[in-house]
Amino acid sequence: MVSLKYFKGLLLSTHYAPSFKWSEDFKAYVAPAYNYASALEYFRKGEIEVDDNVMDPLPFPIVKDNIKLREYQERALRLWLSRKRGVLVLPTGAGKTVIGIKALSTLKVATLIVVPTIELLHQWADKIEELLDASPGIIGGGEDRLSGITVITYDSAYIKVEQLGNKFPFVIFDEVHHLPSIGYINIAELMASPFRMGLTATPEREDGRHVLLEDRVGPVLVRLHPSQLSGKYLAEFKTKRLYVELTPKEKEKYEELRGKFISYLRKKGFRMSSPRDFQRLIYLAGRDKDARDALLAWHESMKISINSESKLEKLKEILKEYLGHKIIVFTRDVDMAYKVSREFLIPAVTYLTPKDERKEILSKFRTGDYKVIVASNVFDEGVDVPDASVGIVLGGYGTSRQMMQRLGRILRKSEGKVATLVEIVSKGTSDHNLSRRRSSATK
DNA sequence: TTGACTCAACATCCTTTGCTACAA
DNA sequence: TTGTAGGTTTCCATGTTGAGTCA
Repeated sequence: MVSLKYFKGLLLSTHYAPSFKWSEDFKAYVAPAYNYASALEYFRKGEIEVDDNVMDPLPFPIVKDNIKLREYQERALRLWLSRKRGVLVLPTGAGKTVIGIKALSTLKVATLIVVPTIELLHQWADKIEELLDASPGIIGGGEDRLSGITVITYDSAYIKVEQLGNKFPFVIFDEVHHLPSIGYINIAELMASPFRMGLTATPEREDGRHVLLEDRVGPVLVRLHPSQLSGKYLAEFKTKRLYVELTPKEKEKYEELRGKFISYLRKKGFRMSSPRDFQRLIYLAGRDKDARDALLAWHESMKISINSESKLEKLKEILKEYLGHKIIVFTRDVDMAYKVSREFLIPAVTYLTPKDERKEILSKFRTGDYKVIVASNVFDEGVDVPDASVGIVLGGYGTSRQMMQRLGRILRKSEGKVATLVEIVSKGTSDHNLSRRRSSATK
């Protein structure tokens, strides 16, 4: 007979199992708690009886369930239920929350829902109340109420995982691409929960750590692109890329800075073929002045190419062309957002905008008092942005995630709507590279 | 309870040309 | 001769958010 128990994110076993190591301190075989399901499986196969004291689940509340799923949601849920582990990749607006809630009301076990922002904390809580007629626990954003269905931020989960790790047989990671980061991965590893669901529109991370998801949450079970839902469930959309030239003055400065950067690379025989190489340069910049100067030149050249004056000219034309439409203009940095705001008398939202002001701007955009708003990267995730029909990308990262999120902002379906995402790109510059890299999102 | 503040964590950050040493 | 890898640990700058503290 094996005795198996939970202690602060760890499993303690009297017998060996894969991933377990002997610990003198505990006088037991020890492994991170996420090995719980596989350890049980191992003992079962070996026909070894287990005295299982791992889970100490909270009671599941009484809930109503009138949830009707769309056919693709149904299919995704069915697939997930067949193994009760895995990641569902669905575009923004496809109703990931509803699938998660249906899953927990089907399993009827205590569930922890982990989300990245306080805004999502409340969105999930509201949706649970609406669909299940139950009031969930909330941990984070100043609240600390534990219940059989609890929504928690990644930050709070990170802090409390040792206490909560065996209270929830089911854990849902919303925006699961956050999970593999160095700190947050502990949440997945120190929880014993055998049932796990990850939700995201884009699991891939620039640092490549998304490969950890398969082991900690499960494999990608479903992957739907906006184009597969457009027409029926999401608005139809088209994308356009418009090119502009840098002004002669910008071009001169750009070439100069770029030259500085490249001549440093050449001088040092630096090859830039992967993010690791760039990381190396950053590391060097911490101790070598030339490297630092080269990196600063690179930063500045980037800024020039992304925030060219010509883009503002082009923006003026596009705003005229789509006069009367609801438009969101996206920039890469705060400076450009405020520049656009000043020149076109458009309200701007950035991370510097006070909460109340942001709320007011979004509410006026919702009602149509504001037809156009400009935002830096703040709408990339977890913000309930009112629907628009035109998105104009002045600048951004080279990630398909950001592009996908921005596209998602204009895809809410309404009668006869065709959404348009316009990208304005500085030709022959690093801005063009960024645009190419992120473009896979819209195909 | 709120608001202002600080702090910590996370995310992005690449595509130039062709050196040098070593392995196949 | 040809092809390929080469050396590294907390991190140039900026943007964004959540938690915690204190008035």
